[in-house]
Amino acid sequence: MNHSDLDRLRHSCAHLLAAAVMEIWPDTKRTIGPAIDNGFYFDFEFSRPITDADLEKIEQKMRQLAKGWREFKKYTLSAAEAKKQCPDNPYKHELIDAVAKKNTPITFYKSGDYWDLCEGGHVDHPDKQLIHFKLLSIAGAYWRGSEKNPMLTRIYGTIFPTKAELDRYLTQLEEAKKRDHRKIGKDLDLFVFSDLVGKGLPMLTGKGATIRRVLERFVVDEELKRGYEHVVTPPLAKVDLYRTSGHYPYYKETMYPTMQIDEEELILRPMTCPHHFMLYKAHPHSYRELPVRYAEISPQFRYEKSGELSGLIRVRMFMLADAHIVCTKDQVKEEIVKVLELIDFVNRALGLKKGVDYRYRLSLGDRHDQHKYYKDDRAWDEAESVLRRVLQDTKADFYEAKNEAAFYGPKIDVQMKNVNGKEETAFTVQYDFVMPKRFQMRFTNASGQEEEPVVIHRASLGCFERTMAFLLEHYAGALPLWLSPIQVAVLPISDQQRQYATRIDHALKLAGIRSQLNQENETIGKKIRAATLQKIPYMIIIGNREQQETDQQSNDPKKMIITARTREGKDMGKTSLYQFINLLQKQIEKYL
RNA sequence: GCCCAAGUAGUUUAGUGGUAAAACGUAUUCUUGGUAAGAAUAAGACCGCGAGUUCGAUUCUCGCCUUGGGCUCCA
Repeated sequence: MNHSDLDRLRHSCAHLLAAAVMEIWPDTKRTIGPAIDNGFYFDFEFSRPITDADLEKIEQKMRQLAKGWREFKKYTLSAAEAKKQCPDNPYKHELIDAVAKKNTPITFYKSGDYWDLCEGGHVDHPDKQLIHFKLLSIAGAYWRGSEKNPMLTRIYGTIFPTKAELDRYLTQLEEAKKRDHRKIGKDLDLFVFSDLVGKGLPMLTGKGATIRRVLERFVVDEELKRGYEHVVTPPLAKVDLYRTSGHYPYYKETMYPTMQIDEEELILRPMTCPHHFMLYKAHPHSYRELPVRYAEISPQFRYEKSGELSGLIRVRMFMLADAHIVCTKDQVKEEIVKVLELIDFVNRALGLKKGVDYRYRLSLGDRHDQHKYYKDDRAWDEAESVLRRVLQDTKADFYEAKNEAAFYGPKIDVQMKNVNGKEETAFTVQYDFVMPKRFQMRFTNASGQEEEPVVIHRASLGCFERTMAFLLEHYAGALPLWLSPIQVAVLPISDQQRQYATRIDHALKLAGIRSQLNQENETIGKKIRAATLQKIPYMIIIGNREQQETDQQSNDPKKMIITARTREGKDMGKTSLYQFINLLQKQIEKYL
């Protein structure tokens, strides 16, 4: 079955859904019901609220009605006739007007007793094909997607040609729930929220903070190798800074309110750029110094609407691996290539595959939208073509998205999908031709003239919270060794091995391995299970056998015998602690 | 912010107009000890917060807060 067949099936099922709803609640106003990825939905205005419990009732009615649906019968009406069909439905009237305007025929489709305004795209034998469906959820949705319009009730559902495919999809949904980073974060005790602290403000536990620290060290070291200068600037500033940058009018809504202190008006920063520009402006610059690459692990504050917050993916304060590259126009292309190389390098280290786990999006502006974007058509054209050329020259797979740019220029976004299939921007590279002008940034060129540089905004590892969320879902919590908050669990079989186990734990820590000694009075089986559930990559088991083969006076890891196994259940057998540490260190070094 | 739903020990859940139950987890002890051993005991919940109805509310009603699924948004 090809794609459009599946879409026909889904859309047909949306008709069936609407028919059932109209049958049960005849005074409902129906609107539209398209096919979407993985299913379909239909938007209604109900006269009274419906709940999840009603879904089953609707499903039953659907099954009953489907039996009588032999076909979708098409007929055409004039606009006036069409409106007469649905006198009390302003939504349909709006649609009819829209179709009439285009001078296309106003078509209806009827099956059973149910008819609807529709462009078409249905299955031939609804009674035989509309079988393997399921209604999934109820949601609110604005009419035509605008928050100024009334809120409708949307019912989501899905349908497949066979029961096996439907079951597989439903199982998939269940599996995705298990990989949800919010569940993993709780199970592995990585982060928590507190009502008293506030929503959208996660707190990392020791283990969660370890993951962030490892990521942070990794990215800082890598950036230093690649010619970045790591700086530190304050997480708040005078509002004037954002008035100068032009951010303030554009992003006022998502910034926290200002604080009046003495004669100053301060505000928490939603981005780092202006601070870095101030660093740049502290001294005059020669073309010989460029590019200047300011990087910072930077805390930022954004007032996200409460309904948008979600685990670690959307938060109100986050740490960004941020940087701003100031360079000449001639250097832009090369610098962007280097940034993309860095991003690919980072992703490879994280175990993410290009094209599978992430993809590039070229986010463009809209020349007509002067409210959202800085007006300078030539500069936009130039910037967009530079970014496009870089992507083409590096043979990157990418797609273009209109109206997704920053107000100061176009960007390349690195898009990642979370377990629920929702795509979010993880990293971003932005071309900025506005800020240098706003801040009157300059450098002295080869002929002694003052010239305006270009700025590239970029995030290499993105914001740590979000990247952690992606990684937790990607690995279902079983992070690679170098990122695991606890790398080795030391498990003595009984109290008799406690002393020896403690020595091993110390030796591991001295070697820079994050180990944890389990001293519970439990059986070895239970300790192994606990460590496995905590997704600890390696376990060291210490019993009499290991202890007896070891010289208890010596602290030389070469002479300490252990038995190890992996969280996957692979028995690594007996070995010296020295060999074991070596093995782990080699595995870790591959990334660093 | 808007629509819908949910909030009960650390976790997952049960339950009722008369202030709560289980499992897992935790602590102590005993018998154990090589890949989820068994037993005993104990601690742990103003049933999200506030108000109303009621003789009495965790349970009903309202408001708020938080969380989840969507919409909108996403520098």
